Amino acid sequence: MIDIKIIRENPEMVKTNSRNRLASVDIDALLALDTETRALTAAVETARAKRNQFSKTKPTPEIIAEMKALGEALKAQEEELGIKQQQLDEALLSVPNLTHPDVRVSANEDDNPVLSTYGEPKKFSFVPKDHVQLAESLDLIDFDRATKASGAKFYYLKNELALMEYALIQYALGILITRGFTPFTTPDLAKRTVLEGMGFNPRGESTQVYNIADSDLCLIGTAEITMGGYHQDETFDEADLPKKYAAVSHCFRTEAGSYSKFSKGIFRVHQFTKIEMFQYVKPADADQAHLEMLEIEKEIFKGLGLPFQVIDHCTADLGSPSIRTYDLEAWMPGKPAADGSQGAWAEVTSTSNCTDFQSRAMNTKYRTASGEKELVYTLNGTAIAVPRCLIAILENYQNEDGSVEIPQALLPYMPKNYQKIVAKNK
RNA sequence: GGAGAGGUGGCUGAGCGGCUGAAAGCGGCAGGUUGCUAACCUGUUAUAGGAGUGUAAACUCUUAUCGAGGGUUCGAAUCCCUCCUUCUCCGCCA
Repeated sequence: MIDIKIIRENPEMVKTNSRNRLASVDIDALLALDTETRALTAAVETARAKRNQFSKTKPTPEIIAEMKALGEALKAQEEELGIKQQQLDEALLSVPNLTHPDVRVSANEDDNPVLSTYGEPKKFSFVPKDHVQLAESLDLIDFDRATKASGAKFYYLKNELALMEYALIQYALGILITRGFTPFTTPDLAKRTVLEGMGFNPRGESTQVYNIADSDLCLIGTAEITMGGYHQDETFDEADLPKKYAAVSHCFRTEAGSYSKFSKGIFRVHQFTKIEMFQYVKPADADQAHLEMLEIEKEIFKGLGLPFQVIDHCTADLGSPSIRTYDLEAWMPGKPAADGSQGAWAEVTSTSNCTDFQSRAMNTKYRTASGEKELVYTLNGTAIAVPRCLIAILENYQNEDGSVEIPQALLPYMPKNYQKIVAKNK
């Protein structure tokens, strides 16, 4: 969450700088609620001070009677304060982070500047298939039976694709550990309070989050949640930072109302495996750490031989906790473009600088050399989101005869008889 | 899942209705002693919120926090309830 002091001191700045989604947050109402809450707090504290004062002495019967009356009045005020405080907290949670000064201001969420490109969209001497066609002819994904067992937007990976999930994990973790990241596997469920603190909204009709009935748990949409909850209520020594984590988890997303030809196959699914980078850093190091993670993402995709471009999210496309987000968009030869042609850039990674937005709610701090406690900054970035990576590989590495090569970088992690994807004799 | 015992400051650990935001020790920090280190001595050492003074560093007042949330009471770390969690033993299981 954002620091309420920023809103108190610069309400106009927050209103104008906090992106278009702020239209749904009434800053003036929030500030009014804040003022009321503080006034009520003063009243409650005065009453408590009086009570504490008398509690230190041997009470006479008159004082006991007086304190009893005071206590009853106080109880009513405390209840009102509790309600107001909760309303204020909820309002505060819905205020997005500020914006990095270098981010393009735009109301159009497709208006993301392209920062750089690697490789060229691949040219084929034949009409390339999309990943769904390839998976079907090569017996790599079973959608129909997944629908029977689990429902729409689920899938079974089979054969080479099932193995490639683990090859991708091995490949990416190998790169990450040489960059000083500690490998993790994390819980796939987390407490609702952690999701909220990390800036995810687990409630409401538009939520992306699966809630577990009769419990305070949710299925995580990303290991960012579990890695952000990992150091809850902890204080690092300055010398211990940065903390660099590489977390493998399953990710679950409801993807409510996102059916379309642009999300066919395994592009947008309810469950997938992902390796997420997560860093706790000193504020001064955040921009550098952010670029470092972008570089790692580029290294991973270069190593896979996949063409990609880097985009810089404009204000309209930024997520709530992030002040700046870079995406890698890989070239997917089978994906329909907006203009109806075939082949498109599509998001495969995303890295965000969340400043102290998450650490404030998680209460994760560090002690400076001079002994002060300050909030750490948190950053996250996708190393590998398995399904989208598989799409890019299948579609870019396909041959005219319908077979698919496996990227050189993954071959060491693939068993002997699985070094190329060919049609099976079913 | 069953039985029992716990959860107190950076750590160990006392307290078991008011003088306890919390003894004592360790650790940390500052100073003294010392040629240096060690040892010793003195002082200091939780966090968050609110109000106020000040240009500011800072200071003053105040509230909350002894796993979490409720309750009893004029008053709760201390009594009661619920939950979470840790340990030991039993059962079950990948």
